[in-house]
Amino acid sequence: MRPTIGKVTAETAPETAPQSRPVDAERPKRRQARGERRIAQLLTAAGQVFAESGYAATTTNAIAARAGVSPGSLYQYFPNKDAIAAALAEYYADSLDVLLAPFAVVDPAAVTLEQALGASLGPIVEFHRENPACLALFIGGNAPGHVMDLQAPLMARTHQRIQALLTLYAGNLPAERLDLAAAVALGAYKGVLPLLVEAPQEQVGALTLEVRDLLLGYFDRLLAP
Amino acid sequence: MRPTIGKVTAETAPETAPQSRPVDAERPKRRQARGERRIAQLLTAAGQVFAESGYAATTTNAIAARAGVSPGSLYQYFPNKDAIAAALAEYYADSLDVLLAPFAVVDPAAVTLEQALGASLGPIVEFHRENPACLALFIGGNAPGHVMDLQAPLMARTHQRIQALLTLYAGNLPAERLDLAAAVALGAYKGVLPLLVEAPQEQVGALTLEVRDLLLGYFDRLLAP
DNA sequence: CGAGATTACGAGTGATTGCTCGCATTCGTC
DNA sequence: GACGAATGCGAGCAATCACTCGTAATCTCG
Repeated sequence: MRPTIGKVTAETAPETAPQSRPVDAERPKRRQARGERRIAQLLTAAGQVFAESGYAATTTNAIAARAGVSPGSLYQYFPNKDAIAAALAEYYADSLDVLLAPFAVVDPAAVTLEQALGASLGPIVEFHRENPACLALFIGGNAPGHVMDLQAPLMARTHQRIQALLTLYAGNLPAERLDLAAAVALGAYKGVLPLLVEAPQEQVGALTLEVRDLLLGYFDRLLAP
Repeated sequence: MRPTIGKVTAETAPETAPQSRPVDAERPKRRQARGERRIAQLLTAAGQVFAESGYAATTTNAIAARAGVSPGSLYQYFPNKDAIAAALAEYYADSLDVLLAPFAVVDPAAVTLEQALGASLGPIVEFHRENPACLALFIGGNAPGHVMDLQAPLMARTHQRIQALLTLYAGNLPAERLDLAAAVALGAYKGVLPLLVEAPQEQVGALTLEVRDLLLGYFDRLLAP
């Protein structure tokens, strides 16, 4: 169930004419179905090559070749190399934002931390295994500027959610401590992700449980020192 | 107490003539004291630039400029860009190997896990804060081939040491489980390191304690589920 | 000092690569 | 079928960068 990548810059509704400015900014540029398909091809190809070689080492020609397209065609849909990575990153950030949302809405009276973590971790791991370029762009630093513009807020939101979750279960601790704890938990989680992505399929379940235990063990220690 | 970087390829003792082969391989190439100093200058400069920009984005000219040296001089001491990173990586790998050694020789009867971790973590954190390029080269993937040749064995040894430590304290668990646990602990540790390196000085102590708790909490959970 | 080795320089070279441009083809619409 | 717009192509341009080379300064040692 690999997700179809597309809808890069969300320019639908070309009929609702927004002609207040004369020739000012860029017009929406009508696009045929073929073009949308090409964009999806290019983005999946880019994801593969980025995952294999990292951002810096992948050439735009390699992406075009992987997509079975000429370099010129690539530049019809993306203004430059950064924009390709940024389009991918936007998709990744949006997807992760959805997957990480459950953290914020947990009833500590009805659900234990163990249950909350166990339920959330699986889909996130699955997503990263299906989209290895997400790690390559977000975790393996030195991404282009526009990618960082998406990564930084995502990390900040994730941090906030972890801290909110911790506040629910350990509200008595000072906020400063919870802030530190959320940062440490997020760092550990990011450090373990490559393991989960590269592990053989049959180990993923056991590894996910270990990661859950890693976080739970830390949280336990926070609650009862 | 920033360590002086030098002694790249360990070619001392030029007088003990090893002339069994005629003109065969490369001769040791006598080097003046000035040259050794230049090498150290270049390596520290390289460390700074790598830490700022990552391996791929740093140019050899930038390293030379940072060291106050012409590009030509740089290439008198290093055959290519990879060799600079490799020389740094070798120094880092050797240093870390020493810092991580205590993990292997612990008496579980006399020392608790908490004490063992607490004693080891500090120096390691200090080292990474003094040498941020170590993270940039080893953790931020996509390093050149020769760097990976040094990083992979270092990681393997570290994994073994963690597993050995765990075996001392949790010998009853199956080896397969301990293998997984060591991998998870190592991943978490790597994930948290950037936090420790980038944190302001006054937070380092508290953060180090949190990291210790992270690992301890996980190990506690392994021992008493 | 003088000979040879080492160090230093920095403009230049060759290869790579992000990106463009002119033109051919296909699509949507009448 | 016809017309404009969108799509597609790939050789080639311009800039970057790892690396070289001829030459000059500096060191070592007799």
